[in-house]
Amino acid sequence: MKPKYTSLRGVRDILPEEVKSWRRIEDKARELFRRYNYKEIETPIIEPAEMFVRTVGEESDIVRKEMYVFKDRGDRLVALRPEGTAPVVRAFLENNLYVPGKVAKFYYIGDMFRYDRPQAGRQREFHQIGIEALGESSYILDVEVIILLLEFFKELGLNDTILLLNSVGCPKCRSEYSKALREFFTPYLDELCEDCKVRLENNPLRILDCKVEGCKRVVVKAPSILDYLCNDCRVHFENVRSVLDSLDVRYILDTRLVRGLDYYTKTTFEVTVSGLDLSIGGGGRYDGLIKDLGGPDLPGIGFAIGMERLVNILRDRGLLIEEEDVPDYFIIYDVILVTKAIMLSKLLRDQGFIVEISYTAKNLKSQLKEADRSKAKKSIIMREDLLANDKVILKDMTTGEQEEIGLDKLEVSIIGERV
RNA sequence: GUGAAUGUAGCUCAAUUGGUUAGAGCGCUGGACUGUGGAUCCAGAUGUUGGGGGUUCGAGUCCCCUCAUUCACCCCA
Repeated sequence: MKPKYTSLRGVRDILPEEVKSWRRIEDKARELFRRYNYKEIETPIIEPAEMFVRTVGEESDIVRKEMYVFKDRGDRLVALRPEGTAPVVRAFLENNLYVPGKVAKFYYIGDMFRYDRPQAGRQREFHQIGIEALGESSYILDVEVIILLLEFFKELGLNDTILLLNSVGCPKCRSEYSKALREFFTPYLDELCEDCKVRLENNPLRILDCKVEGCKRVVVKAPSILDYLCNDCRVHFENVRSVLDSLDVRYILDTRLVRGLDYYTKTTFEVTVSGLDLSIGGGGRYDGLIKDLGGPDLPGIGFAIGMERLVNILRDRGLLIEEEDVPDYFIIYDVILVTKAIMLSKLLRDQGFIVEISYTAKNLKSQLKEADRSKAKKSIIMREDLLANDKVILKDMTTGEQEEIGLDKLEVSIIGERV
């Protein structure tokens, strides 16, 4: 039979078995973030479209071709959130959570939407775990945020993570750098791909990310952003690096690591694992974003982890814990005992056991088959003659052994009990 | 948005150069087993071959369109 409806392209169901693994990962994140004193926040999935255009960048791919935008019935231009930072900052401002002199630390777990062509590690609805720390400009926070990200992966058992690090400077030094890049690339115009010729005008930093061979050859010789950082940005980045070095946190300095979201400033980073060319987490500073959203001129930093990608890696490495709950008891009974059977199921459930009960109450054979299929550890067989003495048959479904026991052994009695 | 591969039973996959009634394993249902599940054996059910159109005496197979999946580019988590 064919279903009448199927899920839309690029989205999928996360089935019970997998959800269980996801929750385990999320619980790990919650527990870790708690120790770093981050507070969980939930923001709406829909936001004003304009907010992302302003923060992520009008020229960014996310806004240009990946954002789900529609008009609601009140004629408002609405977007499904393509990322988590702007909404958190919006909520921070809207709810007056800013306390001068105090850093505000949030984390979120939720789904994001980008209208991409689906492929490995990329869906239209995907899930992120992220943190945002608002109101602190110190390099010490940068270091802590990076350590936290790495620590999360480590706690999940990933021990071959690779940290990529860069500084994209502030708007001031970046415009200097853009100018320098234009000057550098212009003589090589013929060797650049068509896209990059356009990028040369709009956003020369994007050329650094180009995967076309011809461009890559030129890019190797391109000047580094690091040589164009202003004094403030340079010192900041040196401090970040020196503390990471002394903490023995290894990283690859990737000066071509250009974040596709315009709001990034200064420190940016991505984390991947060997043999994967996708990042499983990434982030950076965004010192101008809060002001852009109409708030005070406060710095911010955060990261996001791609849940689907993380789960894929963990599964590949055999690090994904996939185990489903099975019933502790399956209750089998003659149909005349239905009330007592329901009572017993409730009493056992009250004690915290996972209990399944036959809904057919057919013959013993078919009920045992039900029990077997439910994967219950034990079956309780209720028979009228035994129940008169508050006894049942307890059958171990693994060994097949069974014995008559008093219900008191299960720490329940259904004589005189009411549901 | 660009390029490529794939789509057959609930699942994993067969089906000669286009050829009769599209098969197998797993799973499912029933029986062997008249109140004890699993193991074994036996029997049985299940498909508009993703959808639509075309070529042909004849299409799962060839052609076109469409939808979906997968992979790569692009971009990112």
